[in-house]
Parts: sequence; C-alpha cells; structure tokens
Amino acid sequence: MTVSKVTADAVKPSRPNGKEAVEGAADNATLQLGELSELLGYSLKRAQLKVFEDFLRCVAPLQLTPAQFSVLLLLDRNPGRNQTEIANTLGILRPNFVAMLDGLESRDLCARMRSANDRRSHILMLTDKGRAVLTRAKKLVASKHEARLNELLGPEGRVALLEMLSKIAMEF
Amino acid sequence: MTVSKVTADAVKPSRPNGKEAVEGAADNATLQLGELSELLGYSLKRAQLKVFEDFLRCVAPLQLTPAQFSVLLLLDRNPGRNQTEIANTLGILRPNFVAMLDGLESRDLCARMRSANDRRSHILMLTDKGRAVLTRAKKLVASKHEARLNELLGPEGRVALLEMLSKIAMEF
DNA sequence: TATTGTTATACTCTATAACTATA
DNA sequence: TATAGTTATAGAGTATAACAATA
Repeated sequence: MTVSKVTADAVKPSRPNGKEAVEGAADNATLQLGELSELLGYSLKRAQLKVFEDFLRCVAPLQLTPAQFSVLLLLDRNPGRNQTEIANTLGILRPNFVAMLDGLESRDLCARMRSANDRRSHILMLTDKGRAVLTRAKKLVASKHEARLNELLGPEGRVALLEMLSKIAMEF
Repeated sequence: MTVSKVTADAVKPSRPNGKEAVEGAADNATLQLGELSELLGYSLKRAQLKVFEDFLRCVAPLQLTPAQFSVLLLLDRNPGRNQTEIANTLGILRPNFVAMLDGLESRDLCARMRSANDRRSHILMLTDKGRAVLTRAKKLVASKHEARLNELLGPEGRVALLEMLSKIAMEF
C-alpha cells in the first residue's frame, strides 16, 4: 500500500444527513455493470455457471457431474476407444482423466480392458449399469434440464443459441 | 474392476489387414459427439473457454485476466464502494477477493482506503494508472476481442447471443 | 450482536514433467 | 525412439470457518 492516502471523503459523495439523496439516484442501490453487460465473455461465464448448477440439480439423483455425463455419452457412442482418444475429444488432459475414470470404474459405470492389439492402451466400455445410468441421466437432462432452458429461450432461441455457441467452440 | 473380462476383440471391429475398412466408415476417424452436440451446457463451456483464451491473448500486453478486467471496469463505474459490494456484484467470495485486490493494488492499479464513516470498510478506487490501463484494455477488447466475435457471428448474431446469455445468467 | 476485511484451509480443475510398459 | 497410461506435483479457482476491528 504505497498509494496516496487520500481520505475517502474525496471519493464518497458527502451525505451527512439521513436516508437517501434525491438527485444522487442510485447511491446504495445496485451497482452499475456498465460495459460489463456488453462483454460477451462475462455473460458467457455467468450463464455457464448457472447452466452447470442446474444440470447438477436435475441429475442429482444419479450423482453425475456434467463432465462425467459427457464421458458416459462418449463411451456409449464410441465403443472400442482408448483413454487418450476419449480424453482428447473432451478436452481433458490424459493425466487428469485417470482419476476421473477411477471414479466411474469404482462405481461400476465403465470398465477398462487391455487392448489385444496394443497392450499399452486401455479400451473403454460402459458396463450394463453404466448404460442404465446413462439412459436415466439422458431422461432427466431432457425432461428437466434442457426443458427448462427451452422454456426460458423458446425452442427457436435455444437452437439459435446452440448454433452460435458451437460455432464459437469450433471456429473461434 | 469386477467387470466381466471380455477380450477387447469383442468390442473392436476386427481389421487385421492394412489401412482402412470401406464399409466401416469412421473407425480411427474423429469420434462421434452424439447427443453431446445437443447439450447446451457442453457447447457453453467449450465456447466460454475459447472466448476467455482469446481475451487473454488480446489483452496480453496489459497482463489482465477477464476477472481483473471486470474489477477495474466495476471500480470505474462505481466509485466509493467497498470490497464486499464489488465482490458480491461479480460473484466473487469476499475471502477470495482479498488476494485479487492485493494483486491489483501491488501493481498500483487500484487502492483501498478506510472509509471515514465506517472504519471497518475499505473504499475502493482506481489509481490514475489503473484508469489509464483500463482505457487501453477497453480499446484492445473492443478492437481485437469483440471485433473478432463480431466477425464470426455478425453484429446481429452477437447481439442475439448476448441477450440470451444475459437472460440465462439473470433469470435461469 | 452483526458486519468488514482478513487468514487459514480444503477441495476441485487444470497443467507439466517424468516414470513404466509396451511398441 | 515413441506412445499409453500413470504418478506426482503445482497452480488456479472456489468454498467455509473463524478471528480482529469496528459498528
């Protein structure tokens, strides 16, 4: 703290009397976001947090995070793939994917098995329980989570949003 | 690992010969995202990472993160506020805001001063250098970062996207 | 008693280097 | 030598409890 030690009165509008100034408008009211509300990244981040939060709520009975759900979905769609392939596709670093798989495997949702061709790699597959949980999760996501977003944005809005986000994710 | 120990050959389509199967189409090709590409939260997250990454690149000469930029913006727009008010508005927890402010203050971008009214609170303000850096940052963000998004989405697309994201952030 | 700033702490994510076993 | 899975580790980001100063 080497900054000039001006007293706060130089900044704070003096209001020694009671409740609220009239002309001052918003004093102890809500803060002004200013240019922040025009910053795409800011709204993007806040929206993402809200959506993930709701995802967790909706899928809470199955105890799945968005990341775990995405792994199960990918395993279901891409049988016979190894850890590196799945992790790369999801943008997860291989070292970090190990603990994640340990968690899913310990809950008997998926399984690793040594490839017969290349004994270095682990082929990943869903277990029967994993498939069952995935099916239930998909239903919860569709009927509760995505349905709520649909309600807020309208079907057209939701599709338009998804398209633009995908475009950013892939081309930006 | 209590799962049935089937050999991987049961899963992997046998292709003992050379390069690529014809009818198999995508074998060692790109993985199928499947329902993942319909999951709003997934694209939201991937897009957010891309946008933050680009923000950091564009504003790299000033060494500001998105979070730091948002603090500077907010201080500029809301002089005379204390740490709790600024932190709450940005969704930052007060304990975590301390180190963040320490960083900005040590670079002489902002300053805390004890309030004359309530000697518990620290009134926050930008320093002259903070204002100068903010001005330069805003220019970089507008001319490089947001301009690039504008190019990708079109002006109307960008506005539509911003509106929907704000709606989610505030009403979801 | 309640609030502001703070410290300490813990837990999750993310990122990099290096080891092992296989190729 | 190169690659797949793994370990160890370090750094952000985020969360909660508790303390000192002040109200």
